[in-house]
Parts: sequence; C-alpha cells; structure tokens
Amino acid sequence: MKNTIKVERARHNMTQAELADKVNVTRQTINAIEASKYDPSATLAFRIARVFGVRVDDLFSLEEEE
Amino acid sequence: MKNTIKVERARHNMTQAELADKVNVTRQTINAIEASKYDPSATLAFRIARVFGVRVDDLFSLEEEE
DNA sequence: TCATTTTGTAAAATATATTTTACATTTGGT
DNA sequence: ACCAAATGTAAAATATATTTTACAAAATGA
Repeated sequence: MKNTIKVERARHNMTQAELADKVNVTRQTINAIEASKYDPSATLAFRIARVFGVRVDDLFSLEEEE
Repeated sequence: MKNTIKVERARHNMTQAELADKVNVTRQTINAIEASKYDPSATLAFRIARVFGVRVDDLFSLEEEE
C-alpha cells in the first residue's frame, strides 16, 4: 500500500495532527500510514480520502505485496 | 462499511470460496465481510475490487458509523 | 541562536481482522 | 426426497492495526 497523503496534506496545508483529529485517530497512526509502516483499515482509508475530497483509489494504491 | 460484493459475485457468477481463493483469504472472511460483520483491511478491499475490475470506491461505501 | 511546532520513532497495551476447525442451514439440480 | 454444493455461523487462536506514553530529531519562524 502506497499513498499520497503527504502530498494531499501539503496541498491542503494540514499537519499530521490536524488530519489525525479530523479522522479520529492518533497522530502516530497517520505518521505510520504515511510511512507505510502498516496499512490502514478500509474504513480509515475512506475517512482520510473524504477529508481531501478524493477517491480512495486515487489516494491509495496496491504496490504488489507478494 | 457497506459493499456490493454479493452483487459482483452474482454478476461474475463466482462463489464465496472462489473469490476467497483469488484474493488469498478464507471463505469465512469473505462471508463475514459480505455480511458486514467486520470491515476488511484496505489491502483486502483493493484486492477484491481488482478481481471485479471496479474501483474500491464503487465496491465499498462508508455508511456513517458514528 | 532560541523557542515552538512538526515529524519520526519505540515499547507495551488494547482493539480488531483473519485463520482454523467444525458444524448447521439453505439452495439447486435430479 | 435425495445429494451435493454453497452459505451462515461460532469459538479459540493468531496476526495486524491502533492507542498510549514518552522522548528525540528536524523544521520553521522570530
């Protein structure tokens, strides 16, 4: 799972903490997802996409994990 | 999280077990997701959407959970 | 340079997804 | 009615996401 959250945050200039607030998770969760440390739940993926007004498919992509 | 997996399966006439196979999870996982017993991971959501050739956004939707 | 905000990271605890095994119910065809 | 395939479901085990607390490093502005 890759994603362009960092880019969207820049575009909307929003901090990790602000985004975390809006989607009801902790800052660390956003940080970890941005860094691809682990994948979000589908629900969280949708919430984040909604904040930026983009489709989940445009924000995330499946980088062939085995 | 709602989804139209059952419809897509019908359209492609594919069984839960077949779909499970294609996306590398168990039949029970597909069954539970169809029944909205729990939400899939984003990765799984993408894999399922890919099988049907649709966008994640078209297959799943966020039915305002609190 | 100093102070403040933002980001990176980590370990332990908790919540949730997924597997495994197993059985019951429904559905479709004959 | 019978048989087989498909679906529904459940409990315990395991994997993975997310929280909490806490600190270190980097970035930004004055």
